[in-house]
Amino acid sequence: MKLEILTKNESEYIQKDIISKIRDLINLKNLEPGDKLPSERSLSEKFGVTRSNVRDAIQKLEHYGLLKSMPQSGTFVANIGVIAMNGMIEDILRLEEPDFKSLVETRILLELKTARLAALRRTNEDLVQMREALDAYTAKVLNGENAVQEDLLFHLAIAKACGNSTMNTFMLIITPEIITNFEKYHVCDKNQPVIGIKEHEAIYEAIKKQDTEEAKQKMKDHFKELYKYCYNI
Amino acid sequence: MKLEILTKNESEYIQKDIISKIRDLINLKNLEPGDKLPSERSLSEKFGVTRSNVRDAIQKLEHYGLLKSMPQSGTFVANIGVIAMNGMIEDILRLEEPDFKSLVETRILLELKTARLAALRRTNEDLVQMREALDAYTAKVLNGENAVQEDLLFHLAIAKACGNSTMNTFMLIITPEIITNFEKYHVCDKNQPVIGIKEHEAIYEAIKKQDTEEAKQKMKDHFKELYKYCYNI
DNA sequence: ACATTAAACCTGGTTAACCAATTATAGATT
DNA sequence: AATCTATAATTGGTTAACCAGGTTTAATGT
Repeated sequence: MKLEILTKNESEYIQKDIISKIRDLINLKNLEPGDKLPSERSLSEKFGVTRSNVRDAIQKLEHYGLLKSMPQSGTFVANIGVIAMNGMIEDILRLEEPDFKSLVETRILLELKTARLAALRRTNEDLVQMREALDAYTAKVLNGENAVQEDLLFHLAIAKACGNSTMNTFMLIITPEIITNFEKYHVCDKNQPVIGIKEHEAIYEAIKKQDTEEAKQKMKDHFKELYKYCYNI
Repeated sequence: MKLEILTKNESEYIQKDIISKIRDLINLKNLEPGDKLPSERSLSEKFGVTRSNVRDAIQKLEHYGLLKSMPQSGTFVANIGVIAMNGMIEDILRLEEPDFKSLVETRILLELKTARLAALRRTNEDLVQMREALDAYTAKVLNGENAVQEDLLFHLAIAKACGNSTMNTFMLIITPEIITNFEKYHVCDKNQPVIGIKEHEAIYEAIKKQDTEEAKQKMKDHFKELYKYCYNI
């Protein structure tokens, strides 16, 4: 058990080490945007690690938009300058695992916005999907069952309707961690879901009649308990 | 050139196909949280694709927190239920590439919040780093050079100071795309940077004296032009 | 000299064999 | 019959050889 965690940390450490070495190399060779990095093979040899490790590190930097791999050609420095490259890699290396408070804080920020934007931009098709999610949630709650999943799916339906793919992606990223932490910390109260139905309906109605401020306000009301929980912990 | 894009799209299509097949399998076998998925080998055989493809698809679902791979043991369904699993995979499959407007809209949302939180929580060390980024930016602007990178690094310094690792991560994710799009669309005006110095200084001062509302307002002022640009396009 | 072309060499990606740890199985021991 | 143990099978991860397409190089023809 602990060995597995250890090896995971170790592999993470190796990756960060490689990333910092890539940064050093970019600085040393004064590589500019569009320049080619040495091949994966030579990097793995130079750093004394496997090519897989190098590939994983490159993939991570690619995910943050700093490098770009081209098949049969090479890996290239993205179209951002050396200074931004250095600063961002520094930040990436220092990034810590998100804590629950950060997650909730970010979720509230995103959801107040997506509710507002959804009221502004929702299509009829969006409304149908929100209605379906809401009905599924209501049915489970009235049946006395745990409805955390249906709850979140209603919120994801709003995110989809907000017409902003970046916010939609971010909501998808934080949702699973929210769910697992909810069940871990037993955030969901036993009798709160019944209140939740009314609050969800209020949000839905506001979005339906395209009242942006009311949508935001109803979402705020919905998060009142969560907000308190988040800042009391 | 176009071939490369084609193959990328094709590989993306294959991955989405595998992901939907994994979803179908979870539904068919009624797999619950914690249950084990079939091995990568049997999946690749069953789907008629390579094991690498299966691994990539699993890795993507792992990134969204839906699966969890354990070395020498298996891949397990995450601690979220079947309903959420289905809804989220559906969303992930339909996710579209972020457009520039989404990016800017999300950036403004995040930055108004990080400015406010940074004013609330910044340490002295945070202040030092923001000061350094700001000085680097000012020096370049006064020298007549392009200072987009230094600009963004100042904003990232604020994100770091806001004490929310999730928002910090999200800022890091969108920053490179912002930079490349800025240079692509030539958003940065020739004479605007000089105004930018004053605006940056105002934000810094507000954060320094821990005036949350002023920090938010100064950031809002700073984004006025960008905001107009975003909604006129 | 220069342009053209073909061949040798690199490239990232893919594949299949391999590894170590885990899990299932069957046998021995009590 | 129950329990422990050792062995065989299975797992995700790793490695090294391979592939197809790009890139460089140098030879060739004009």
